[in-house]
Amino acid sequence: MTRTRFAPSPTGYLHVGGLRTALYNYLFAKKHNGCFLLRIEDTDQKRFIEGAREHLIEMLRWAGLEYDEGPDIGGPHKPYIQSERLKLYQQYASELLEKKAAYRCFCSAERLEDMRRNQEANKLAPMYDRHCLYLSEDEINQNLKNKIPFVVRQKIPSAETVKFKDLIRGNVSFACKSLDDQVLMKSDGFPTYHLANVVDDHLMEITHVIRGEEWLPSTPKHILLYQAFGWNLPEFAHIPLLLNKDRSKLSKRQGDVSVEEYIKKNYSKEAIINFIALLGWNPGSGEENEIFSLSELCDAFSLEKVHKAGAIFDIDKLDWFNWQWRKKKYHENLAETAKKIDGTCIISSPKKGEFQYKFKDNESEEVFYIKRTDLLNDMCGRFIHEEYKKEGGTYRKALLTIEEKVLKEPENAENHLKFFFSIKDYDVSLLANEKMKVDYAIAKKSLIGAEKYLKKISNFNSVEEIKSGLLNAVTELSLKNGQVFWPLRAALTGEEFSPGVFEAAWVLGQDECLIRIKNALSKLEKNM
RNA sequence: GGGGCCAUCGUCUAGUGGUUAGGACGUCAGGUUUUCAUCCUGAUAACAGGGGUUCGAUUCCCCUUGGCCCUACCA
Repeated sequence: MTRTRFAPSPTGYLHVGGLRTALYNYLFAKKHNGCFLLRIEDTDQKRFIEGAREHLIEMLRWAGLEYDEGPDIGGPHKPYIQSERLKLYQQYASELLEKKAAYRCFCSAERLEDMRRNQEANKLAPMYDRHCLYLSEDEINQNLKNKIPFVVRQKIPSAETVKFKDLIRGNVSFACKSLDDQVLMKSDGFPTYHLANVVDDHLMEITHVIRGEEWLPSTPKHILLYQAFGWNLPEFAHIPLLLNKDRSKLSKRQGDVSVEEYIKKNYSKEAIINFIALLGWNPGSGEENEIFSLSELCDAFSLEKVHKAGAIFDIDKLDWFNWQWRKKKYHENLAETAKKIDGTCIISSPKKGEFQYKFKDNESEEVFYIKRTDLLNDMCGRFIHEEYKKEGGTYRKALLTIEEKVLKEPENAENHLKFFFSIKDYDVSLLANEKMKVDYAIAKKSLIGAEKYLKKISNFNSVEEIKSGLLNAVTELSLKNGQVFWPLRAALTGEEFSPGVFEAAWVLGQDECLIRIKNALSKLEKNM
């Protein structure tokens, strides 16, 4: 039975690198019909943070990485929180002491500091000098009697090499003489990572230890511990690190590292999971498709395909994944909505107007379009649609009734519609656009032409009428569509990205449109 | 200083003792009888360097260089 674990220390936030480690453990366990468990490694009292454990659990749940055993759900090896297992570690530390695989060290912090300073000055590797290994029985007893605080150190056997096979890196070996006598039990009675981790992995019957590469150098120490206890070794797999743009270990300094930050920024769990899964791993098919759901990842995952080199966390690609998943979900939403109204959802051909959707109601043959702009936030699109479907509904009414709702929605929903409520003091350069071939002169000409036609429109409740009026303006001015619509849309919304110009005009109403155009023209005046 | 790990386009990566070294993101250039993000088409760009082994090496070996990790009574 395959058993893996995610063993984070509660630091107050879940690092995206940690999430990926959890994901790989989860995928590997699920792939082999095994168990995935969560264990909290809170052996550092100094770093206790209120609520950190709950937060960690919340994040894992959010990501959909359900564990089979863990602190809040229990299991056959509970408790799953190390601070509640202290007796166990003390017991195993005594066993090591008895077996002479460990020894008490009474050295003070000052002595250790001096020792290291000397070693550094002499260009030696900073390592414990084994001062307390050679203490006599009497000296030890005397120290214990005098209540001198001590730690328990691992006794690394000399003149040996530790060799092991890492599932990702192959054969790895370390000379024992390069290994320090690691502290196993701190003077406060808490174990260090090394002891607690080995003891728990054994007791919890972990078969595969999948963890970050930063643990590779301490793996020989862990193996020595397993051997001292006479326990079977688990398999080890050290996965590559996530890196900043400059190739240093992914850190807070250079952008967001906590999963919570990405949630706040509206990244979906599907996008994040998909993205980090492919950072250091891929199915090896060489295909175009890179979109995988969690269950698809479970099927495809294998440790052999994990890369050895670290991977840069590239936000651009995350954005792309986020978009792909939003689109996918939106399509599903539409299909569902269509079913509800007893109709069908037709997504037009990719060649032209990819994101123009038609809802065909079987009864009335009513057809309407959801603009690609609405895709920018599916919540918004859905609200508008629902309101529109109500009897006597109009787009404008729909927008008005959702005002309150929308403002409570995530950031980009608000961004998308805020132009309606007020226009910001945009820079005049927004009215021009090089790619659209619009300079200030053309912008002015277009706005005057558009103004003229908008005044003429009698029924401003019809988006069709606004549209045909503006198209007439384009013809009369003998400009390209974009040359008229870009400055007009900019003038009406004050935004670089916004809903389409006809919808914007429609929603704003005739009077407001004319006011905003006047405002834009005066901005242009000042600049010519 | 010591130990370890690693090295294919700018980024994530596929791949092989003989390939036009493939895909994705990005970037750039076009396209779209409703403008911007979207979409389509195309372009761009890589085997770190030096030695071997070999008929032949990006692939196997060694060295160099570079990057990273560890070197705490943190994990």
